Amino acid sequence: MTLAVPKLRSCDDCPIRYNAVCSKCEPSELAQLEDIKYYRSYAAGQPIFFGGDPLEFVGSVVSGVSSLMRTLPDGRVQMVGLLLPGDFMGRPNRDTIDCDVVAETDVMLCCFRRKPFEKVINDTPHVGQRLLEMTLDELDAAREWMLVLGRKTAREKIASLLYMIAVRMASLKPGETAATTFTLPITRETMANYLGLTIETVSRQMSALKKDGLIAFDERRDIRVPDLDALKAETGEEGF
Amino acid sequence: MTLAVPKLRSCDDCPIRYNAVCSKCEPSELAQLEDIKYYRSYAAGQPIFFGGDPLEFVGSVVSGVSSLMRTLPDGRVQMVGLLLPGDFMGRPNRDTIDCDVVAETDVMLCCFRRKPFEKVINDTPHVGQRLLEMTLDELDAAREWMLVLGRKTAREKIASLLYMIAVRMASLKPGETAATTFTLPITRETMANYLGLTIETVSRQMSALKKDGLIAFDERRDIRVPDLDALKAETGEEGF
DNA sequence: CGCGCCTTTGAAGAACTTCAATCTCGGTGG
DNA sequence: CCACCGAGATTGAAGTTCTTCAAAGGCGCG
Repeated sequence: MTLAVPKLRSCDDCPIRYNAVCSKCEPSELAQLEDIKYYRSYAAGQPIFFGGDPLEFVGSVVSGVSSLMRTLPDGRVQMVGLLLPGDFMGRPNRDTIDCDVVAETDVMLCCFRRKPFEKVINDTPHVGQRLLEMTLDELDAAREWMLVLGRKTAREKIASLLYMIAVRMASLKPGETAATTFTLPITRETMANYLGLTIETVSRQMSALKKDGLIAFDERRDIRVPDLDALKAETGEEGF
Repeated sequence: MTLAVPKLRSCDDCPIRYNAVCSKCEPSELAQLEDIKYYRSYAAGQPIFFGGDPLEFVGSVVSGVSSLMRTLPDGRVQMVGLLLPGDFMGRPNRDTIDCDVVAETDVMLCCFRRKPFEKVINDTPHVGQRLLEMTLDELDAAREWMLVLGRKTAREKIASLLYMIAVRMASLKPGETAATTFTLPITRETMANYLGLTIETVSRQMSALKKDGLIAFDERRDIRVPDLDALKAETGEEGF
Protein backbone atom coordinates (compact mmCIF):
# COMPACT_ATOMS: atom_id res chain seq x y z
CA MET A 1 0.00 0.00 0.00
CA THR A 2 2.91 2.35 0.46
CA LEU A 3 4.05 4.31 -2.52
CA ALA A 4 7.52 4.03 -3.92
CA VAL A 5 9.97 5.37 -1.40
CA PRO A 6 11.36 8.62 -2.72
CA LYS A 7 14.99 9.35 -3.16
CA LEU A 8 15.39 12.10 -0.60
CA ARG A 9 18.59 11.43 1.22
CA SER A 10 20.24 14.37 2.91
CA CYS A 11 18.58 16.42 5.63
CA ASP A 12 20.13 19.52 4.06
CA ASP A 13 17.68 19.36 1.17
CA CYS A 14 14.72 18.54 3.37
CA PRO A 15 11.74 20.87 2.88
CA ILE A 16 10.95 20.79 6.58
CA ARG A 17 14.49 21.13 7.83
CA TYR A 18 13.67 24.37 9.64
CA ASN A 19 10.17 23.62 10.92
CA ALA A 20 10.25 20.08 12.10
CA VAL A 21 11.28 18.40 15.30
CA CYS A 22 14.89 18.51 14.10
CA SER A 23 14.94 22.24 13.46
CA LYS A 24 16.96 23.19 16.52
CA CYS A 25 19.50 20.39 16.12
CA GLU A 26 23.19 21.01 16.00
CA PRO A 27 25.17 19.09 13.39
CA SER A 28 26.05 16.26 15.76
CA GLU A 29 22.46 15.84 16.83
CA LEU A 30 21.27 15.95 13.25
CA ALA A 31 23.75 13.25 12.39
CA GLN A 32 22.28 11.00 15.07
CA LEU A 33 18.81 11.50 13.68
CA GLU A 34 20.00 11.07 10.13
CA ASP A 35 21.44 7.71 11.08
CA ILE A 36 18.13 6.34 12.23
CA LYS A 37 15.70 8.05 9.88
CA TYR A 38 13.86 6.35 7.06
CA TYR A 39 11.06 7.41 4.72
CA ARG A 40 7.60 6.06 4.22
CA SER A 41 4.93 7.10 1.77
CA TYR A 42 1.20 6.63 1.88
CA ALA A 43 -1.41 7.17 -0.78
CA ALA A 44 -4.37 9.44 -0.10
CA GLY A 45 -6.92 7.64 2.01
CA GLN A 46 -4.50 5.13 3.47
CA PRO A 47 -4.34 4.53 7.21
CA ILE A 48 -1.00 5.29 8.84
CA PHE A 49 -1.82 4.10 12.35
CA PHE A 50 -4.81 2.43 13.93
CA GLY A 51 -5.74 3.63 17.40
CA GLY A 52 -4.58 1.15 20.02
CA ASP A 53 -1.82 -0.34 17.89
CA PRO A 54 1.72 -0.56 19.23
CA LEU A 55 3.56 2.62 18.41
CA GLU A 56 6.55 1.33 16.52
CA PHE A 57 7.74 4.56 15.02
CA VAL A 58 7.31 8.29 15.28
CA GLY A 59 8.04 10.84 12.61
CA SER A 60 7.47 14.08 10.79
CA VAL A 61 5.18 14.83 7.89
CA VAL A 62 7.49 15.83 5.04
CA SER A 63 4.79 16.45 2.48
CA GLY A 64 1.05 16.03 2.29
CA VAL A 65 -1.66 16.23 4.92
CA SER A 66 -2.87 13.71 7.43
CA SER A 67 -5.54 13.64 10.11
CA LEU A 68 -5.88 12.31 13.60
CA MET A 69 -9.29 10.92 14.39
CA ARG A 70 -11.08 9.45 17.37
CA THR A 71 -14.04 7.12 17.02
CA LEU A 72 -16.86 6.23 19.39
CA PRO A 73 -18.00 2.60 19.58
CA ASP A 74 -21.18 3.39 17.66
CA GLY A 75 -19.19 4.89 14.80
CA ARG A 76 -19.33 8.60 15.48
CA VAL A 77 -16.06 10.19 14.42
CA GLN A 78 -14.25 13.34 15.49
CA MET A 79 -11.09 14.63 13.88
CA VAL A 80 -8.75 15.88 16.57
CA GLY A 81 -5.72 17.04 14.64
CA LEU A 82 -4.57 18.10 11.20
CA LEU A 83 -0.93 17.37 10.44
CA LEU A 84 0.73 19.49 7.79
CA PRO A 85 4.35 19.31 6.63
CA GLY A 86 6.66 19.73 9.60
CA ASP A 87 4.17 18.39 12.10
CA PHE A 88 5.15 15.50 14.31
CA MET A 89 3.30 12.22 14.69
CA GLY A 90 3.46 9.82 17.61
CA ARG A 91 4.82 10.39 21.05
CA PRO A 92 7.86 9.21 22.90
CA ASN A 93 7.42 7.07 26.02
CA ARG A 94 4.06 5.73 24.95
CA ASP A 95 3.67 2.15 23.81
CA THR A 96 0.44 2.52 21.89
CA ILE A 97 -1.16 5.22 19.81
CA ASP A 98 -4.54 6.50 20.90
CA CYS A 99 -5.89 7.89 17.62
CA ASP A 100 -6.35 6.62 14.12
CA VAL A 101 -4.04 8.46 11.75
CA VAL A 102 -5.02 8.74 8.09
CA ALA A 103 -3.33 10.15 5.01
CA GLU A 104 -5.73 12.73 3.60
CA THR A 105 -3.54 13.35 0.57
CA ASP A 106 -0.49 11.46 -0.58
CA VAL A 107 1.85 11.73 2.38
CA MET A 108 5.54 11.26 2.92
CA LEU A 109 6.88 10.74 6.42
CA CYS A 110 10.36 10.97 7.84
CA CYS A 111 10.27 8.21 10.44
CA PHE A 112 12.33 7.12 13.41
CA ARG A 113 11.85 3.89 15.27
CA ARG A 114 10.53 4.91 18.63
CA LYS A 115 13.18 3.45 20.93
CA PRO A 116 16.20 4.99 19.20
CA PHE A 117 14.32 8.28 18.97
CA GLU A 118 13.68 8.20 22.71
CA LYS A 119 17.39 7.66 23.19
CA VAL A 120 18.16 10.79 21.16
CA ILE A 121 15.72 12.74 23.29
CA ASN A 122 17.33 11.53 26.47
CA ASP A 123 20.89 12.05 25.30
CA THR A 124 20.64 15.41 23.59
CA PRO A 125 18.78 18.58 24.50
CA HIS A 126 17.46 20.11 21.31
CA VAL A 127 15.10 17.48 19.99
CA GLY A 128 13.20 17.31 23.26
CA GLN A 129 13.13 21.08 23.56
CA ARG A 130 11.78 21.48 20.07
CA LEU A 131 9.23 18.73 20.65
CA LEU A 132 8.05 20.52 23.77
CA GLU A 133 7.59 23.72 21.79
CA MET A 134 5.68 21.92 19.08
CA THR A 135 3.51 20.07 21.58
CA LEU A 136 2.64 23.30 23.36
CA ASP A 137 1.68 24.83 20.03
CA GLU A 138 -0.50 21.84 19.26
CA LEU A 139 -2.11 22.14 22.65
CA ASP A 140 -2.92 25.77 21.90
CA ALA A 141 -4.41 24.74 18.58
CA ALA A 142 -6.46 21.99 20.22
CA ARG A 143 -7.85 24.46 22.73
CA GLU A 144 -8.68 26.92 20.01
CA TRP A 145 -10.52 24.09 18.31
CA MET A 146 -12.44 23.28 21.49
CA LEU A 147 -13.86 26.79 21.33
CA VAL A 148 -14.89 26.20 17.73
CA LEU A 149 -16.55 22.88 18.57
CA GLY A 150 -18.24 24.01 21.74
CA ARG A 151 -19.44 27.50 21.00
CA LYS A 152 -19.56 28.35 17.32
CA THR A 153 -22.44 28.11 14.87
CA ALA A 154 -22.21 25.94 11.77
CA ARG A 155 -21.44 28.94 9.59
CA GLU A 156 -18.73 30.14 11.97
CA LYS A 157 -17.26 26.66 12.11
CA ILE A 158 -16.93 26.45 8.35
CA ALA A 159 -15.46 29.93 8.14
CA SER A 160 -13.00 29.06 10.94
CA LEU A 161 -11.86 25.90 9.20
CA LEU A 162 -11.40 27.61 5.85
CA TYR A 163 -9.59 30.50 7.45
CA MET A 164 -7.29 28.19 9.41
CA ILE A 165 -6.45 26.16 6.33
CA ALA A 166 -5.78 29.30 4.30
CA VAL A 167 -3.40 30.59 6.96
CA ARG A 168 -1.63 27.30 7.62
CA MET A 169 -1.20 26.40 3.97
CA ALA A 170 0.26 29.83 3.33
CA SER A 171 2.67 29.58 6.24
CA LEU A 172 4.29 26.65 4.49
CA LYS A 173 5.40 28.94 1.68
CA PRO A 174 7.59 31.56 3.29
CA GLY A 175 6.72 35.06 2.16
CA GLU A 176 2.97 34.67 2.20
CA THR A 177 0.91 35.25 5.30
CA ALA A 178 -2.33 33.85 3.97
CA ALA A 179 -3.34 32.36 0.67
CA THR A 180 -6.30 33.67 -1.23
CA THR A 181 -6.54 30.47 -3.21
CA PHE A 182 -5.85 26.97 -2.00
CA THR A 183 -6.89 23.40 -2.52
CA LEU A 184 -8.82 21.87 0.35
CA PRO A 185 -6.84 18.83 1.43
CA ILE A 186 -9.94 17.14 2.81
CA THR A 187 -13.35 15.94 1.68
CA ARG A 188 -16.68 17.32 2.86
CA GLU A 189 -17.01 14.31 5.11
CA THR A 190 -13.66 15.00 6.75
CA MET A 191 -14.63 18.64 7.14
CA ALA A 192 -17.81 17.52 8.89
CA ASN A 193 -15.78 15.29 11.18
CA TYR A 194 -13.50 18.18 12.06
CA LEU A 195 -16.35 20.48 12.88
CA GLY A 196 -18.72 18.17 14.69
CA LEU A 197 -21.31 18.62 11.95
CA THR A 198 -23.00 16.43 9.35
CA ILE A 199 -21.90 16.40 5.77
CA GLU A 200 -25.21 17.98 4.74
CA THR A 201 -24.74 20.93 7.06
CA VAL A 202 -21.22 21.43 5.73
CA SER A 203 -22.51 21.42 2.20
CA ARG A 204 -25.31 23.86 2.98
CA GLN A 205 -23.00 26.28 4.75
CA MET A 206 -20.42 26.08 1.98
CA SER A 207 -23.17 26.96 -0.47
CA ALA A 208 -24.32 29.80 1.75
CA LEU A 209 -20.81 31.26 2.04
CA LYS A 210 -20.47 30.96 -1.72
CA LYS A 211 -23.80 32.68 -2.32
CA ASP A 212 -22.73 35.47 0.02
CA GLY A 213 -19.53 35.96 -1.97
CA LEU A 214 -17.20 35.05 0.87
CA ILE A 215 -15.67 32.14 -0.99
CA ALA A 216 -15.75 30.94 -4.57
CA PHE A 217 -15.28 27.48 -6.01
CA ASP A 218 -16.22 25.49 -9.09
CA GLU A 219 -14.15 22.41 -8.58
CA ARG A 220 -15.26 21.37 -5.14
CA ARG A 221 -11.81 21.38 -3.65
CA ASP A 222 -10.29 24.53 -5.15
CA ILE A 223 -11.29 27.44 -2.97
CA ARG A 224 -10.75 31.11 -3.65
CA VAL A 225 -11.18 33.68 -0.92
CA PRO A 226 -11.70 37.14 -2.44
CA ASP A 227 -11.38 38.92 0.91
CA LEU A 228 -9.67 37.10 3.71
CA ASP A 229 -10.69 39.68 6.31
CA ALA A 230 -14.32 39.28 5.31
CA LEU A 231 -13.98 35.54 5.83
CA LYS A 232 -12.34 36.10 9.17
CA ALA A 233 -15.25 38.29 10.20
CA GLU A 234 -17.48 35.25 9.73
CA THR A 235 -15.48 33.19 12.20
CA GLY A 236 -16.93 34.98 15.22
CA GLU A 237 -13.43 35.88 16.41
CA GLU A 238 -13.46 39.45 15.22
CA GLY A 239 -14.31 42.28 17.55
CA PHE A 240 -17.16 43.52 15.39
CA MET B 1 -7.22 39.55 46.69
CA THR B 2 -4.75 36.78 47.42
CA LEU B 3 -5.25 34.80 50.58
CA ALA B 4 -2.67 34.57 53.29
CA VAL B 5 0.38 32.80 51.95
CA PRO B 6 0.65 29.45 53.68
CA LYS B 7 3.67 28.25 55.50
CA LEU B 8 4.69 25.38 53.25
CA ARG B 9 8.42 25.56 52.93
CA SER B 10 10.21 22.39 51.98
CA CYS B 11 9.55 20.51 48.77
CA ASP B 12 9.88 17.28 50.76
CA ASP B 13 6.51 17.86 52.36
CA CYS B 14 4.84 19.02 49.18
CA PRO B 15 1.65 17.13 48.33
CA ILE B 16 2.46 17.22 44.63
CA ARG B 17 6.13 16.37 44.95
CA TYR B 18 5.70 13.22 42.86
CA ASN B 19 3.16 14.40 40.27
CA ALA B 20 4.20 17.86 39.34
CA VAL B 21 6.67 19.30 36.88
CA CYS B 22 9.42 18.73 39.47
CA SER B 23 8.69 15.05 39.96
CA LYS B 24 11.65 13.73 37.97
CA CYS B 25 14.14 16.18 39.45
CA GLU B 26 17.32 15.06 41.06
CA PRO B 27 18.30 16.77 44.32
CA SER B 28 20.46 19.38 42.60
CA GLU B 29 17.70 20.25 40.17
CA LEU B 30 15.15 20.40 42.93
CA ALA B 31 17.41 22.77 44.83
CA GLN B 32 17.49 25.11 41.83
CA LEU B 33 13.72 25.13 41.68
CA GLU B 34 13.41 25.50 45.42
CA ASP B 35 15.57 28.60 45.25
CA ILE B 36 13.23 30.36 42.89
CA LYS B 37 9.85 29.08 43.98
CA TYR B 38 7.25 31.08 45.83
CA TYR B 39 3.64 30.49 46.77
CA ARG B 40 0.49 32.34 45.85
CA SER B 41 -3.05 31.75 46.97
CA TYR B 42 -6.33 32.72 45.35
CA ALA B 43 -9.85 32.62 46.68
CA ALA B 44 -12.55 30.76 44.78
CA GLY B 45 -13.74 32.84 41.85
CA GLN B 46 -10.61 34.96 41.60
CA PRO B 47 -8.83 35.40 38.27
CA ILE B 48 -5.26 34.14 38.14
CA PHE B 49 -4.40 35.33 34.64
CA PHE B 50 -6.21 37.34 32.01
CA GLY B 51 -5.80 36.17 28.44
CA GLY B 52 -3.33 38.39 26.61
CA ASP B 53 -1.52 39.56 29.72
CA PRO B 54 2.25 39.24 29.96
CA LEU B 55 3.14 35.85 31.37
CA GLU B 56 5.26 36.80 34.34
CA PHE B 57 5.26 33.47 36.12
CA VAL B 58 4.47 29.83 35.58
CA GLY B 59 3.69 27.28 38.23
CA SER B 60 1.98 24.22 39.58
CA VAL B 61 -1.39 23.88 41.26
CA VAL B 62 -0.61 22.66 44.77
CA SER B 63 -4.18 22.49 45.98
CA GLY B 64 -7.59 23.43 44.62
CA VAL B 65 -8.97 23.52 41.11
CA SER B 66 -8.68 26.11 38.40
CA SER B 67 -9.97 26.46 34.85
CA LEU B 68 -8.66 27.73 31.58
CA MET B 69 -11.22 29.56 29.50
CA ARG B 70 -11.42 31.18 26.10
CA THR B 71 -13.90 33.89 25.27
CA LEU B 72 -15.34 35.08 21.98
CA PRO B 73 -15.77 38.83 21.44
CA ASP B 74 -19.54 38.53 21.86
CA GLY B 75 -19.13 36.87 25.23
CA ARG B 76 -19.50 33.19 24.45
CA VAL B 77 -17.20 31.20 26.73
CA GLN B 78 -15.57 27.81 26.39
CA MET B 79 -13.57 26.15 29.12
CA VAL B 80 -10.52 24.49 27.60
CA GLY B 81 -8.75 23.00 30.57
CA LEU B 82 -9.28 21.89 34.14
CA LEU B 83 -6.21 22.14 36.35
CA LEU B 84 -6.07 19.88 39.40
CA PRO B 85 -3.26 19.59 41.95
CA GLY B 86 -0.02 18.77 40.18
CA ASP B 87 -1.07 20.37 36.89
CA PHE B 88 1.11 23.04 35.37
CA MET B 89 0.07 26.51 34.37
CA GLY B 90 1.74 28.78 31.84
CA ARG B 91 4.30 27.93 29.25
CA PRO B 92 7.96 28.64 28.84
CA ASN B 93 9.14 30.72 25.88
CA ARG B 94 5.84 32.53 25.53
CA ASP B 95 5.53 36.17 26.50
CA THR B 96 1.78 36.30 26.92
CA ILE B 97 -0.88 33.91 28.08
CA ASP B 98 -3.65 33.07 25.66
CA CYS B 99 -6.42 31.98 28.05
CA ASP B 100 -8.09 33.40 31.09
CA VAL B 101 -7.24 31.33 34.15
CA VAL B 102 -9.66 31.31 37.06
CA ALA B 103 -9.60 29.77 40.53
CA GLU B 104 -12.72 27.58 40.75
CA THR B 105 -12.06 26.76 44.40
CA ASP B 106 -9.52 28.24 46.75
CA VAL B 107 -6.23 27.58 45.00
CA MET B 108 -2.61 27.51 46.05
CA LEU B 109 0.09 27.74 43.43
CA CYS B 110 3.79 26.99 43.55
CA CYS B 111 5.15 29.66 41.22
CA PHE B 112 8.39 30.36 39.38
CA ARG B 113 9.17 33.57 37.59
CA ARG B 114 9.22 32.64 33.97
CA LYS B 115 12.74 33.65 33.01
CA PRO B 116 14.54 31.77 35.79
CA PHE B 117 12.31 28.79 35.13
CA GLU B 118 13.29 28.84 31.45
CA LYS B 119 16.91 28.85 32.54
CA VAL B 120 16.34 25.71 34.61
CA ILE B 121 14.73 24.05 31.61
CA ASN B 122 17.67 24.94 29.42
CA ASP B 123 20.33 23.97 31.93
CA THR B 124 18.94 20.71 33.28
CA PRO B 125 17.18 17.81 31.58
CA HIS B 126 14.48 16.57 33.91
CA VAL B 127 12.18 19.54 34.22
CA GLY B 128 11.83 19.87 30.49
CA GLN B 129 11.36 16.13 30.05
CA ARG B 130 8.66 16.04 32.66
CA LEU B 131 6.99 19.09 31.18
CA LEU B 132 6.95 17.38 27.79
CA GLU B 133 5.28 14.33 29.31
CA MET B 134 2.70 16.46 31.05
CA THR B 135 2.03 18.52 27.94
CA LEU B 136 1.53 15.39 25.86
CA ASP B 137 -0.92 14.10 28.45
CA GLU B 138 -2.79 17.38 28.35
CA LEU B 139 -2.89 17.21 24.59
CA ASP B 140 -4.43 13.74 24.82
CA ALA B 141 -6.99 15.07 27.27
CA ALA B 142 -7.78 18.04 25.04
CA ARG B 143 -8.35 15.69 22.09
CA GLU B 144 -10.56 13.45 24.16
CA TRP B 145 -12.51 16.57 25.02
CA MET B 146 -12.83 17.54 21.36
CA LEU B 147 -14.66 14.26 20.83
CA VAL B 148 -16.98 15.10 23.71
CA LEU B 149 -17.68 18.57 22.35
CA GLY B 150 -18.06 17.61 18.74
CA ARG B 151 -19.92 14.35 18.81
CA LYS B 152 -21.65 13.63 22.08
CA THR B 153 -25.22 14.34 23.14
CA ALA B 154 -26.01 16.54 26.13
CA ARG B 155 -26.61 13.52 28.34
CA GLU B 156 -23.36 11.89 27.24
CA LYS B 157 -21.49 15.14 27.83
CA ILE B 158 -22.72 15.41 31.40
CA ALA B 159 -21.94 11.77 32.08
CA SER B 160 -18.48 12.21 30.58
CA LEU B 161 -17.72 15.23 32.74
CA LEU B 162 -18.92 13.58 35.93
CA TYR B 163 -17.03 10.41 35.12
CA MET B 164 -13.84 12.32 34.35
CA ILE B 165 -14.05 14.29 37.57
CA ALA B 166 -14.73 11.15 39.60
CA VAL B 167 -11.66 9.47 38.12
CA ARG B 168 -9.35 12.47 38.32
CA MET B 169 -10.34 13.41 41.86
CA ALA B 170 -9.74 9.82 42.93
CA SER B 171 -6.36 9.65 41.25
CA LEU B 172 -5.21 12.38 43.61
CA LYS B 173 -5.64 10.03 46.55
CA PRO B 174 -3.36 7.07 45.89
CA GLY B 175 -5.10 3.77 46.44
CA GLU B 176 -8.43 4.67 44.90
CA THR B 177 -9.10 4.32 41.22
CA ALA B 178 -12.38 6.20 41.17
CA ALA B 179 -14.45 7.88 43.81
CA THR B 180 -18.10 7.08 44.26
CA THR B 181 -18.67 10.34 46.08
CA PHE B 182 -17.08 13.66 45.37
CA THR B 183 -17.74 17.35 45.51
CA LEU B 184 -18.09 19.05 42.16
CA PRO B 185 -15.44 21.76 42.10
CA ILE B 186 -17.44 23.81 39.61
CA THR B 187 -20.82 25.50 39.27
CA ARG B 188 -23.50 24.55 36.76
CA GLU B 189 -22.47 27.52 34.68
CA THR B 190 -18.87 26.33 34.54
CA MET B 191 -20.08 22.85 33.67
CA ALA B 192 -22.07 24.36 30.81
CA ASN B 193 -18.99 26.22 29.63
CA TYR B 194 -16.96 23.02 29.67
CA LEU B 195 -19.51 21.10 27.69
CA GLY B 196 -20.59 23.68 25.14
CA LEU B 197 -24.12 23.68 26.55
CA THR B 198 -26.40 26.14 28.29
CA ILE B 199 -26.87 26.13 32.02
CA GLU B 200 -30.49 25.04 31.56
CA THR B 201 -29.54 21.98 29.54
CA VAL B 202 -26.96 21.03 32.17
CA SER B 203 -29.58 21.32 34.85
CA ARG B 204 -32.12 19.27 32.93
CA GLN B 205 -29.65 16.50 32.20
CA MET B 206 -28.43 16.43 35.78
CA SER B 207 -32.04 16.01 36.87
CA ALA B 208 -32.56 13.28 34.29
CA LEU B 209 -29.49 11.34 35.42
CA LYS B 210 -30.66 11.72 38.99
CA LYS B 211 -34.16 10.49 38.14
CA ASP B 212 -32.63 7.50 36.37
CA GLY B 213 -30.62 6.64 39.47
CA LEU B 214 -27.23 7.14 37.85
CA ILE B 215 -26.23 9.86 40.25
CA ALA B 216 -27.60 11.17 43.54
CA PHE B 217 -27.31 14.57 45.14
CA ASP B 218 -29.12 16.78 47.61
CA GLU B 219 -26.62 19.50 48.08
CA ARG B 220 -26.05 20.58 44.52
CA ARG B 221 -22.34 20.05 44.61
CA ASP B 222 -22.01 16.77 46.50
CA ILE B 223 -22.43 13.97 44.01
CA ARG B 224 -22.73 10.28 44.75
CA VAL B 225 -22.35 7.72 42.00
CA PRO B 226 -23.92 4.42 43.05
CA ASP B 227 -22.50 2.50 40.08
CA LEU B 228 -19.54 3.98 38.30
CA ASP B 229 -19.75 1.51 35.42
CA ALA B 230 -23.38 2.43 34.85
CA LEU B 231 -22.34 6.07 34.65
CA LYS B 232 -19.57 5.20 32.23
CA ALA B 233 -22.07 3.39 30.06
CA GLU B 234 -23.86 6.72 29.64
CA THR B 235 -20.76 8.43 28.28
CA GLY B 236 -21.06 6.78 24.89
CA GLU B 237 -17.54 5.37 25.20
CA GLU B 238 -18.55 1.88 26.17
CA GLY B 239 -18.74 -0.95 23.65
CA PHE B 240 -22.45 -1.45 23.96
C1' DC C 1 -22.84 4.37 -21.40
C1' DG C 2 -23.58 3.27 -16.86
C1' DC C 3 -22.05 2.76 -12.28
C1' DG C 4 -20.31 4.59 -7.95
C1' DC C 5 -18.67 8.17 -5.12
C1' DC C 6 -19.06 12.63 -3.50
C1' DT C 7 -21.90 16.45 -3.18
C1' DT C 8 -26.01 19.24 -3.19
C1' DT C 9 -30.74 20.28 -2.09
C1' DG C 10 -35.34 19.66 0.10
C1' DA C 11 -38.60 18.50 3.81
C1' DA C 12 -39.57 16.71 8.25
C1' DG C 13 -38.08 15.87 12.82
C1' DA C 14 -35.20 16.06 17.10
C1' DA C 15 -32.08 18.24 20.20
C1' DC C 16 -30.78 22.01 22.25
C1' DT C 17 -31.42 27.01 23.17
C1' DT C 18 -33.96 30.98 24.50
C1' DC C 19 -37.12 33.31 27.22
C1' DA C 20 -39.49 33.40 31.39
C1' DA C 21 -41.01 32.01 35.86
C1' DT C 22 -40.16 29.73 40.12
C1' DC C 23 -37.35 27.58 43.72
C1' DT C 24 -33.58 26.98 47.21
C1' DC C 25 -30.36 28.43 50.23
C1' DG C 26 -27.13 31.27 52.60
C1' DG C 27 -26.17 35.80 54.07
C1' DT C 28 -27.68 40.39 55.80
C1' DG C 29 -30.03 43.77 58.08
C1' DG C 30 -34.11 45.34 60.50
C1' DC D 1 -35.27 36.02 65.21
C1' DC D 2 -37.07 36.44 60.98
C1' DA D 3 -37.92 38.59 56.63
C1' DC D 4 -35.75 39.87 52.66
C1' DC D 5 -32.47 39.64 49.01
C1' DG D 6 -29.50 37.76 45.50
C1' DA D 7 -26.92 34.14 43.31
C1' DG D 8 -27.26 29.72 41.65
C1' DA D 9 -30.35 26.15 40.18
C1' DT D 10 -34.57 24.09 38.40
C1' DT D 11 -38.54 23.70 35.44
C1' DG D 12 -41.77 24.86 31.60
C1' DA D 13 -43.02 26.40 26.91
C1' DA D 14 -41.81 28.20 22.56
C1' DG D 15 -38.44 28.77 19.06
C1' DT D 16 -34.14 27.83 16.32
C1' DT D 17 -30.50 25.25 14.68
C1' DC D 18 -28.87 21.34 13.15
C1' DT D 19 -29.79 16.49 12.00
C1' DT D 20 -32.10 12.83 9.70
C1' DC D 21 -34.20 10.89 5.93
C1' DA D 22 -34.80 11.08 1.11
C1' DA D 23 -33.86 12.18 -3.61
C1' DA D 24 -31.27 13.81 -7.25
C1' DG D 25 -27.19 16.09 -9.58
C1' DG D 26 -22.26 16.08 -11.17
C1' DC D 27 -18.02 13.92 -12.31
C1' DG D 28 -14.60 10.36 -13.11
C1' DC D 29 -13.68 5.78 -14.55
C1' DG D 30 -14.19 1.24 -16.40
